Amino acid sequence: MGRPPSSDENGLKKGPWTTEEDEKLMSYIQKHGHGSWRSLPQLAGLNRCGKSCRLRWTNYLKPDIKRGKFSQEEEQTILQLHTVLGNKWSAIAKHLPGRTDNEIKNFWNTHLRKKLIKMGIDPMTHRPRTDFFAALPQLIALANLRQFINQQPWDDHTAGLQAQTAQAANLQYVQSLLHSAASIAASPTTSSSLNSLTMDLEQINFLSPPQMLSPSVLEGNGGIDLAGQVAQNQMPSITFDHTIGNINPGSDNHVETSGQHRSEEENNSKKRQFLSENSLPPLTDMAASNICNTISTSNCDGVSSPFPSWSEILLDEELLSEFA
DNA sequence: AAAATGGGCAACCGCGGGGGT
DNA sequence: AACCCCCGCGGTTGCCCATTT
Repeated sequence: MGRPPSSDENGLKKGPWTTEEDEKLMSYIQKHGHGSWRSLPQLAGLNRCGKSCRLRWTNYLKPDIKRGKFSQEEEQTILQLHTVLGNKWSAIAKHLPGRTDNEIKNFWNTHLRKKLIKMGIDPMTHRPRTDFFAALPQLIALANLRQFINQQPWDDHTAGLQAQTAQAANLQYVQSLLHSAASIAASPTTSSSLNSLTMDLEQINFLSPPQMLSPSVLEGNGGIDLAGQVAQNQMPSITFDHTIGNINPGSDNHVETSGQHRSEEENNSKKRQFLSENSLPPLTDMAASNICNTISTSNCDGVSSPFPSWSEILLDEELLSEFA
Protein backbone atom coordinates (compact mmCIF):
# COMPACT_ATOMS: atom_id res chain seq x y z
CA MET A 1 0.00 0.00 0.00
CA GLY A 2 0.95 3.61 -0.05
CA ARG A 3 3.24 5.21 -2.53
CA PRO A 4 5.23 2.53 -4.27
CA PRO A 5 8.40 2.90 -6.33
CA SER A 6 8.51 5.62 -8.93
CA SER A 7 7.31 3.41 -11.75
CA ASP A 8 5.10 0.36 -12.03
CA GLU A 9 5.63 -2.92 -13.84
CA ASN A 10 4.40 -1.36 -17.10
CA GLY A 11 7.01 1.36 -16.89
CA LEU A 12 4.40 4.00 -16.10
CA LYS A 13 5.62 6.74 -13.83
CA LYS A 14 4.27 7.05 -10.30
CA GLY A 15 4.85 9.44 -7.46
CA PRO A 16 4.94 13.21 -7.35
CA TRP A 17 4.11 15.15 -10.46
CA THR A 18 6.62 17.47 -12.07
CA THR A 19 5.78 20.95 -13.34
CA GLU A 20 6.30 19.71 -16.87
CA GLU A 21 3.78 16.93 -16.43
CA ASP A 22 1.31 19.32 -14.88
CA GLU A 23 1.62 21.67 -17.83
CA LYS A 24 1.13 18.85 -20.31
CA LEU A 25 -1.98 17.66 -18.54
CA MET A 26 -3.37 21.15 -18.12
CA SER A 27 -2.90 22.19 -21.70
CA TYR A 28 -4.32 18.95 -23.05
CA ILE A 29 -7.47 19.11 -20.95
CA GLN A 30 -7.97 22.80 -21.66
CA LYS A 31 -7.82 22.06 -25.39
CA HIS A 32 -9.68 18.77 -25.61
CA GLY A 33 -11.32 18.08 -22.29
CA HIS A 34 -10.32 14.97 -20.44
CA GLY A 35 -12.50 12.57 -22.45
CA SER A 36 -11.55 9.02 -21.61
CA TRP A 37 -9.06 9.06 -18.78
CA ARG A 38 -7.72 5.76 -19.95
CA SER A 39 -6.63 7.09 -23.29
CA LEU A 40 -5.69 10.55 -22.10
CA PRO A 41 -2.08 9.90 -21.01
CA GLN A 42 -1.06 8.66 -24.42
CA LEU A 43 -2.83 11.50 -26.21
CA ALA A 44 -1.32 14.06 -23.87
CA GLY A 45 2.14 12.56 -24.07
CA LEU A 46 2.28 11.54 -20.45
CA ASN A 47 3.89 8.38 -19.11
CA ARG A 48 1.24 7.96 -16.45
CA CYS A 49 -1.83 5.84 -16.00
CA GLY A 50 -5.21 7.41 -16.61
CA LYS A 51 -6.16 7.13 -13.02
CA SER A 52 -3.12 9.07 -11.89
CA CYS A 53 -3.98 11.80 -14.40
CA ARG A 54 -7.55 11.98 -13.19
CA LEU A 55 -6.47 12.28 -9.57
CA ARG A 56 -3.93 14.95 -10.37
CA TRP A 57 -6.52 16.93 -12.28
CA THR A 58 -9.40 16.62 -9.83
CA ASN A 59 -7.33 17.12 -6.70
CA TYR A 60 -4.84 19.70 -7.80
CA LEU A 61 -4.96 21.17 -11.28
CA LYS A 62 -8.63 21.93 -11.80
CA PRO A 63 -8.94 25.71 -12.13
CA ASP A 64 -11.77 26.16 -9.62
CA ILE A 65 -9.98 24.48 -6.76
CA LYS A 66 -9.73 26.65 -3.69
CA ARG A 67 -6.46 26.26 -1.87
CA GLY A 68 -5.26 27.38 1.52
CA LYS A 69 -6.61 27.17 5.02
CA PHE A 70 -10.18 26.19 5.71
CA SER A 71 -12.33 28.99 7.08
CA GLN A 72 -14.31 28.59 10.29
CA GLU A 73 -17.50 28.45 8.25
CA GLU A 74 -16.06 25.61 6.21
CA GLU A 75 -15.01 23.82 9.39
CA GLN A 76 -18.51 24.14 10.78
CA THR A 77 -20.01 22.88 7.58
CA ILE A 78 -17.74 19.86 7.55
CA LEU A 79 -18.50 19.06 11.18
CA GLN A 80 -22.23 19.34 10.66
CA LEU A 81 -22.24 17.36 7.46
CA HIS A 82 -20.02 14.69 8.95
CA THR A 83 -22.51 14.10 11.75
CA VAL A 84 -25.10 13.27 9.12
CA LEU A 85 -23.09 11.80 6.28
CA GLY A 86 -20.15 10.24 8.04
CA ASN A 87 -17.07 9.66 5.90
CA LYS A 88 -18.87 10.46 2.66
CA TRP A 89 -16.19 12.89 1.60
CA SER A 90 -17.44 13.38 -1.91
CA ALA A 91 -20.93 14.17 -0.61
CA ILE A 92 -19.48 16.62 1.88
CA ALA A 93 -17.32 18.17 -0.82
CA LYS A 94 -20.41 19.01 -2.85
CA HIS A 95 -21.38 21.50 -0.16
CA LEU A 96 -17.97 23.15 -0.15
CA PRO A 97 -17.33 24.77 -3.51
CA GLY A 98 -13.72 24.60 -4.56
CA ARG A 99 -12.76 21.96 -2.02
CA THR A 100 -12.00 18.41 -3.09
CA ASP A 101 -13.02 15.30 -1.24
CA ASN A 102 -9.38 14.44 -0.75
CA GLU A 103 -8.64 17.83 0.78
CA ILE A 104 -11.61 17.58 3.11
CA LYS A 105 -10.65 14.05 4.09
CA ASN A 106 -7.12 15.16 4.90
CA PHE A 107 -8.38 18.18 6.83
CA TRP A 108 -10.67 15.95 8.82
CA ASN A 109 -8.01 13.40 9.62
CA THR A 110 -5.33 15.91 10.54
CA HIS A 111 -7.34 18.63 12.28
CA LEU A 112 -11.00 18.13 13.08
CA ARG A 113 -10.75 14.53 14.15
CA LYS A 114 -7.95 15.37 16.56
CA LYS A 115 -9.88 18.32 17.93
CA LEU A 116 -12.81 16.09 18.76
CA ILE A 117 -10.63 13.41 20.31
CA LYS A 118 -8.86 16.05 22.38
CA MET A 119 -12.22 17.07 23.74
CA GLY A 120 -13.11 13.50 24.56
CA ILE A 121 -15.63 13.26 21.75
CA ASP A 122 -15.77 10.24 19.54
CA PRO A 123 -15.16 11.55 16.02
CA MET A 124 -17.33 8.86 14.50
CA THR A 125 -20.37 9.14 16.72
CA HIS A 126 -19.84 12.79 17.72
CA ARG A 127 -20.72 11.77 21.24
CA PRO A 128 -18.54 11.79 24.34
CA ARG A 129 -16.25 8.81 24.37
CA THR A 130 -17.28 6.14 26.84
CA ASP A 131 -14.82 3.43 26.07
CA PHE A 132 -12.41 2.21 28.67
CA PHE A 133 -9.38 3.25 26.67
CA ALA A 134 -10.50 6.87 26.62
CA ALA A 135 -10.18 6.98 30.40
CA LEU A 136 -7.12 4.78 30.49
CA PRO A 137 -4.53 7.58 30.73
CA GLN A 138 -6.27 9.04 33.78
CA LEU A 139 -6.56 5.66 35.41
CA ILE A 140 -2.93 4.82 34.81
CA ALA A 141 -1.83 8.20 36.11
CA LEU A 142 -3.97 7.70 39.17
CA ALA A 143 -2.53 4.26 39.82
CA ASN A 144 1.03 5.47 39.37
CA LEU A 145 0.42 8.43 41.60
CA ARG A 146 -1.01 6.27 44.34
CA GLN A 147 1.97 3.96 44.17
CA PHE A 148 4.34 6.89 44.19
CA ILE A 149 2.64 8.46 47.19
CA ASN A 150 2.67 5.22 49.13
CA GLN A 151 6.39 4.84 48.57
CA GLN A 152 7.32 8.32 49.78
CA PRO A 153 8.44 8.98 53.38
CA TRP A 154 6.35 12.09 53.81
CA ASP A 155 7.28 14.59 56.46
CA ASP A 156 4.90 17.11 57.96
CA HIS A 157 5.81 19.77 55.50
CA THR A 158 4.91 17.64 52.51
CA ALA A 159 1.84 16.02 53.99
CA GLY A 160 -0.36 18.79 52.68
CA LEU A 161 1.10 18.51 49.23
CA GLN A 162 0.56 14.77 49.28
CA ALA A 163 -3.06 15.21 50.16
CA GLN A 164 -3.50 17.88 47.52
CA THR A 165 -1.92 15.72 44.89
CA ALA A 166 -4.11 12.81 45.81
CA GLN A 167 -7.13 15.09 45.65
CA ALA A 168 -6.07 16.33 42.25
CA ALA A 169 -5.77 12.80 40.95
CA ASN A 170 -9.16 11.97 42.37
CA LEU A 171 -10.60 15.05 40.72
CA GLN A 172 -9.30 13.97 37.37
CA TYR A 173 -10.75 10.54 37.87
CA VAL A 174 -14.11 11.96 38.82
CA GLN A 175 -14.08 14.16 35.76
CA SER A 176 -13.58 11.13 33.59
CA LEU A 177 -16.45 9.41 35.37
CA LEU A 178 -18.63 12.45 34.85
CA HIS A 179 -17.78 12.46 31.22
CA SER A 180 -18.89 8.88 30.93
CA ALA A 181 -21.96 9.55 33.01
CA ALA A 182 -23.03 12.39 30.80
CA SER A 183 -23.08 10.21 27.75
CA ILE A 184 -24.69 7.32 29.54
CA ALA A 185 -27.45 9.63 30.71
CA ALA A 186 -28.10 10.49 27.12
CA SER A 187 -28.58 6.84 26.35
CA PRO A 188 -31.90 5.37 27.48
CA THR A 189 -30.58 1.83 27.55
CA THR A 190 -28.00 2.08 30.26
CA SER A 191 -29.73 2.79 33.54
CA SER A 192 -27.78 0.07 35.28
CA SER A 193 -24.52 1.59 34.14
CA LEU A 194 -25.76 4.94 35.37
CA ASN A 195 -26.45 3.47 38.77
CA SER A 196 -22.99 2.01 39.00
CA LEU A 197 -21.50 5.31 37.99
CA THR A 198 -23.43 7.25 40.57
CA MET A 199 -22.32 4.67 43.08
CA ASP A 200 -18.76 5.34 42.02
CA LEU A 201 -19.32 9.00 42.64
CA GLU A 202 -20.71 8.29 46.07
CA GLN A 203 -17.74 6.15 46.97
CA ILE A 204 -15.32 8.81 45.98
CA ASN A 205 -17.52 11.14 47.97
CA PHE A 206 -16.40 14.42 46.57
CA LEU A 207 -15.87 16.10 43.31
CA SER A 208 -14.99 19.31 41.66
CA PRO A 209 -17.27 21.70 39.87
CA PRO A 210 -17.38 20.92 36.17
CA GLN A 211 -14.31 22.89 35.36
CA MET A 212 -10.82 21.88 34.58
CA LEU A 213 -8.35 21.47 37.35
CA SER A 214 -6.50 24.68 37.95
CA PRO A 215 -4.16 26.08 40.55
CA SER A 216 -6.92 28.35 41.75
CA VAL A 217 -9.07 25.35 42.45
CA LEU A 218 -6.34 23.69 44.39
CA GLU A 219 -5.68 26.85 46.31
CA GLY A 220 -9.33 27.34 47.02
CA ASN A 221 -9.30 30.59 45.12
CA GLY A 222 -12.74 30.76 43.66
CA GLY A 223 -12.97 27.00 43.76
CA ILE A 224 -13.01 24.44 46.49
CA ASP A 225 -10.75 25.04 49.43
CA LEU A 226 -9.24 21.63 49.07
CA ALA A 227 -6.17 22.34 51.09
CA GLY A 228 -8.26 23.75 53.90
CA GLN A 229 -10.69 20.89 53.90
CA VAL A 230 -7.93 18.35 53.73
CA ALA A 231 -6.18 20.06 56.61
CA GLN A 232 -9.35 19.65 58.62
CA ASN A 233 -9.64 16.10 57.39
CA GLN A 234 -12.91 16.90 55.72
CA MET A 235 -14.13 15.65 52.43
CA PRO A 236 -16.35 17.95 50.45
CA SER A 237 -19.55 16.14 49.58
CA ILE A 238 -21.58 16.00 46.42
CA THR A 239 -24.73 17.98 46.12
CA PHE A 240 -27.03 17.68 43.16
CA ASP A 241 -28.70 21.02 42.87
CA HIS A 242 -30.99 20.88 39.92
CA THR A 243 -32.19 24.43 40.45
CA ILE A 244 -28.93 25.58 38.97
CA GLY A 245 -28.29 22.41 37.07
CA ASN A 246 -24.94 21.91 38.61
CA ILE A 247 -22.97 20.23 41.29
CA ASN A 248 -22.18 22.18 44.42
CA PRO A 249 -19.26 20.77 46.24
CA GLY A 250 -18.95 21.23 49.93
CA SER A 251 -21.13 24.25 50.40
CA ASP A 252 -23.04 24.05 53.67
CA ASN A 253 -26.11 25.46 52.02
CA HIS A 254 -26.35 22.50 49.77
CA VAL A 255 -24.78 19.63 51.60
CA GLU A 256 -27.07 16.68 51.93
CA THR A 257 -26.63 15.40 55.42
CA SER A 258 -27.51 11.90 56.37
CA GLY A 259 -30.14 13.35 58.71
CA GLN A 260 -32.13 14.65 55.81
CA HIS A 261 -34.46 11.97 54.63
CA ARG A 262 -34.53 11.58 50.97
CA SER A 263 -35.43 8.32 49.45
CA GLU A 264 -32.86 6.50 47.39
CA GLU A 265 -35.11 6.72 44.40
CA GLU A 266 -35.39 10.47 44.76
CA ASN A 267 -31.63 10.77 44.95
CA ASN A 268 -31.16 8.65 41.90
CA SER A 269 -33.75 10.65 40.09
CA LYS A 270 -31.95 13.89 40.89
CA LYS A 271 -28.65 12.43 39.83
CA ARG A 272 -30.11 11.25 36.58
CA GLN A 273 -31.55 14.68 36.02
CA PHE A 274 -28.22 16.28 36.70
CA LEU A 275 -26.43 13.95 34.35
CA SER A 276 -29.04 14.45 31.74
CA GLU A 277 -28.90 18.22 32.04
CA ASN A 278 -25.15 18.20 31.82
CA SER A 279 -24.87 15.81 28.96
CA LEU A 280 -23.87 17.04 25.57
CA PRO A 281 -26.61 17.50 23.03
CA PRO A 282 -26.83 14.77 20.43
CA LEU A 283 -24.98 16.21 17.55
CA THR A 284 -27.14 14.51 15.01
CA ASP A 285 -30.11 16.49 16.27
CA MET A 286 -28.21 19.70 15.97
CA ALA A 287 -27.15 18.78 12.51
CA ALA A 288 -30.65 17.91 11.47
CA SER A 289 -31.80 21.39 12.34
CA ASN A 290 -28.83 23.08 10.79
CA ILE A 291 -28.35 21.02 7.73
CA CYS A 292 -30.89 22.93 5.68
CA ASN A 293 -28.60 25.89 5.87
CA THR A 294 -25.18 24.51 6.25
CA ILE A 295 -23.33 27.69 6.91
CA SER A 296 -25.82 30.07 8.47
CA THR A 297 -26.41 29.97 12.19
CA SER A 298 -30.13 30.29 11.56
CA ASN A 299 -32.51 27.46 12.14
CA CYS A 300 -34.52 25.90 9.39
CA ASP A 301 -37.24 28.47 10.04
CA GLY A 302 -34.73 31.19 9.42
CA VAL A 303 -34.89 32.22 13.07
CA SER A 304 -31.53 32.80 14.59
CA SER A 305 -30.91 30.66 17.63
CA PRO A 306 -29.65 32.48 20.70
CA PHE A 307 -27.58 29.43 21.55
CA PRO A 308 -24.38 28.47 19.85
CA SER A 309 -24.50 25.19 18.01
CA TRP A 310 -22.39 22.27 19.19
CA SER A 311 -20.05 22.70 16.29
CA GLU A 312 -19.72 26.40 17.06
CA ILE A 313 -18.71 25.52 20.57
CA LEU A 314 -16.20 23.10 19.15
CA LEU A 315 -14.66 25.81 17.07
CA ASP A 316 -14.30 28.28 19.88
CA GLU A 317 -10.55 28.48 20.16
CA GLU A 318 -10.69 29.95 23.66
CA LEU A 319 -12.85 27.14 24.83
CA LEU A 320 -10.65 24.64 23.09
CA SER A 321 -7.55 25.99 24.76
CA GLU A 322 -9.22 25.31 28.09
CA PHE A 323 -9.50 21.69 27.13
CA ALA A 324 -5.92 21.55 25.94
C1' DA B 1 24.19 21.45 15.19
C1' DA B 2 22.44 17.05 14.40
C1' DA B 3 19.13 13.53 15.04
C1' DA B 4 14.57 12.18 16.12
C1' DT B 5 9.83 12.89 15.99
C1' DG B 6 5.43 14.45 14.40
C1' DG B 7 2.20 16.75 11.30
C1' DG B 8 0.38 17.82 6.86
C1' DC B 9 -0.35 16.80 2.33
C1' DA B 10 -0.29 14.45 -2.12
C1' DA B 11 -0.79 10.32 -4.26
C1' DC B 12 -1.65 5.31 -4.64
C1' DC B 13 -4.51 1.10 -3.97
C1' DG B 14 -8.48 -1.80 -3.79
C1' DC B 15 -13.27 -2.07 -4.01
C1' DG B 16 -17.76 -1.40 -5.76
C1' DG B 17 -21.19 0.55 -8.89
C1' DG B 18 -22.85 1.75 -13.42
C1' DG B 19 -23.02 1.17 -18.21
C1' DG B 20 -22.07 -1.26 -22.45
C1' DT B 21 -21.74 -5.56 -25.04
C1' DA C 1 -27.38 -13.17 -17.25
C1' DA C 2 -22.59 -12.71 -17.36
C1' DC C 3 -18.65 -10.40 -18.30
C1' DC C 4 -15.73 -6.43 -19.03
C1' DC C 5 -14.36 -1.71 -18.74
C1' DC C 6 -14.29 2.67 -16.72
C1' DC C 7 -14.84 5.71 -13.12
C1' DG C 8 -15.43 7.42 -8.45
C1' DC C 9 -14.84 6.78 -3.62
C1' DG C 10 -12.74 5.93 0.85
C1' DG C 11 -8.75 4.19 3.18
C1' DT C 12 -3.97 4.17 3.59
C1' DT C 13 0.80 5.36 3.09
C1' DG C 14 5.19 7.74 1.84
C1' DC C 15 7.53 12.04 1.43
C1' DC C 16 8.66 16.52 2.93
C1' DC C 17 9.06 19.98 6.19
C1' DA C 18 8.78 21.98 10.82
C1' DT C 19 9.46 21.31 15.49
C1' DT C 20 11.47 19.19 19.40
C1' DT C 21 15.08 16.83 21.90
